[in-house]
Amino acid sequence: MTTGPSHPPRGAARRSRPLRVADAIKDWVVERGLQPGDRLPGEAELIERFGMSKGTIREAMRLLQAQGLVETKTGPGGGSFVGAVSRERAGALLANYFYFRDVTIADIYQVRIALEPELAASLAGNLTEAQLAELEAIMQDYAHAAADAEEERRQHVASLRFHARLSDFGSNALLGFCVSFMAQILTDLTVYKRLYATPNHALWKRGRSHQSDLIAALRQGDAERARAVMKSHMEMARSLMDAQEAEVMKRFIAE
Amino acid sequence: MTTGPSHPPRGAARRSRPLRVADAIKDWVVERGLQPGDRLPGEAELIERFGMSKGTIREAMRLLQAQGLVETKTGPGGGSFVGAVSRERAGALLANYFYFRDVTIADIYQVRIALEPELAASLAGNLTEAQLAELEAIMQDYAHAAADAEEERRQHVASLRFHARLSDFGSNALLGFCVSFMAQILTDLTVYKRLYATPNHALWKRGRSHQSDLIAALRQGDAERARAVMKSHMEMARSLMDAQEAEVMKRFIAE
DNA sequence: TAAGATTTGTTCGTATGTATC
DNA sequence: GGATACATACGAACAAATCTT
Repeated sequence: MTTGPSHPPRGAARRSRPLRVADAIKDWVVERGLQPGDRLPGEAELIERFGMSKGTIREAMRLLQAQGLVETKTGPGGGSFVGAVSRERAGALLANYFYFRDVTIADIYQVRIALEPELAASLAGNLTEAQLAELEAIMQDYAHAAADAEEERRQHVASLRFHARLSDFGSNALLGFCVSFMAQILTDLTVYKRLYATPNHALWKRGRSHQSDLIAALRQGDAERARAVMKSHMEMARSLMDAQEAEVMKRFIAE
Repeated sequence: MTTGPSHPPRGAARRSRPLRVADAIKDWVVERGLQPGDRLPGEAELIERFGMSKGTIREAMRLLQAQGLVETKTGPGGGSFVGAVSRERAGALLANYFYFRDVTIADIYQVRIALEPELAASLAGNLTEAQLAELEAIMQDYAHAAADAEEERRQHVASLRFHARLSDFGSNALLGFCVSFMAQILTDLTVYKRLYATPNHALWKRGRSHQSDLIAALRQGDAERARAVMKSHMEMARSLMDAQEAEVMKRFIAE
């Protein structure tokens, strides 16, 4: 909620009424310390309080809705409510920023290699047995080598879910978001762009042994070993991805 | 632009018309490969094409506007245009995600320590003399020790601008965004929450010498030295911040 | 199940503001 | 300054969703 995208009346540009109303509502939420789920005034009241038409108020609400800050429901007991921005929504909004910029697989892995080992280290000794069990359960989704491209893809998505869950378990929301965002991008690439379309037995086997070692280190509370294992895991994945990327490009050009 | 926050007609929930129109426009932009600055159909045409009222179309445009995907101008030659999401806007939208989550100074530095050294290393030998000169110019803003709390704050913001500029110079947009987002959060904290309100001579002196060393390493193309210097810089800053944070908390409680 | 109440969702017609020529 | 082309804003009415009884 901080200061909105262009919150203060900067410079000279006159801001439209919906924009000003949206900012006023944001400020109102911050001042009152409202929490997710808390009610916001209904349309009728806002119309009166701001002295503006229904359409203008509704446009303001759409502005806030797009940012994930409010949710609205119809019917009795309905209305607008303060909304907590979900991780998925935050990731989708951020993905828009990168749409017109070219981000390579190498870029993604440069960040992953810097962050994932740090995350792993900070998690060592801090996971419950239930969380460790959940990670092991995810690994069951790729307990055997993939038979075809379709299964390979499905397994890779599951493997990325392993990392996404890991990012949820930490206490650092900032670090967790960055890590899970990288996993999200790779998942989208896998699903929509058919990345990892070629079954790769080496990736499957070594990746699994890395993840097993990682879980063991996390369970033992060995932070430095967790860091080292994750680092190896990321570096191996990166080198395989570089080859895959070239192949994806070739196919794209060929068609 | 990828797949919107809740793009596909999921499960059973009926999506409102503005939401559906916004998704359709997004898809249209992606399919046609439109670029920032390209025209979108005007209100009148959208009304006709979607068979919906003006109000609904306008609400859809507000949804896209809030995400930074379109910009609208009034007057002749005006209309809606595809917009590139700016870094600032992306950062502000992401900051909303963290508003209801507690992020500590320690969390920020955990990420900075993992990323900034990597950024520094990848920049070594890849900066133009003009870019190096710009960094040196920023350092002029804190060439002398701060006399009071106000100047200390101003200098700290300038120092964060140093890191933000650094993040712009790299070729990895993902890494650059993460680094500059951390700097943005710290800047906001400095300005709004009066972080770093106490002049700290040690921070000033050692910080400056670190940054000088860093520029030298970048100019020489010594990646590993750049990485090491940045790592020291971050670790020093973190230890000072931990002390400051405690103090900020105490003051907050005392009042 | 059905009716009624409440609140958002949507439309249409009209009028105003703004930037370009 | 006036004409033009576009977004912006208003108001009244009606539709749809959903909770309560």
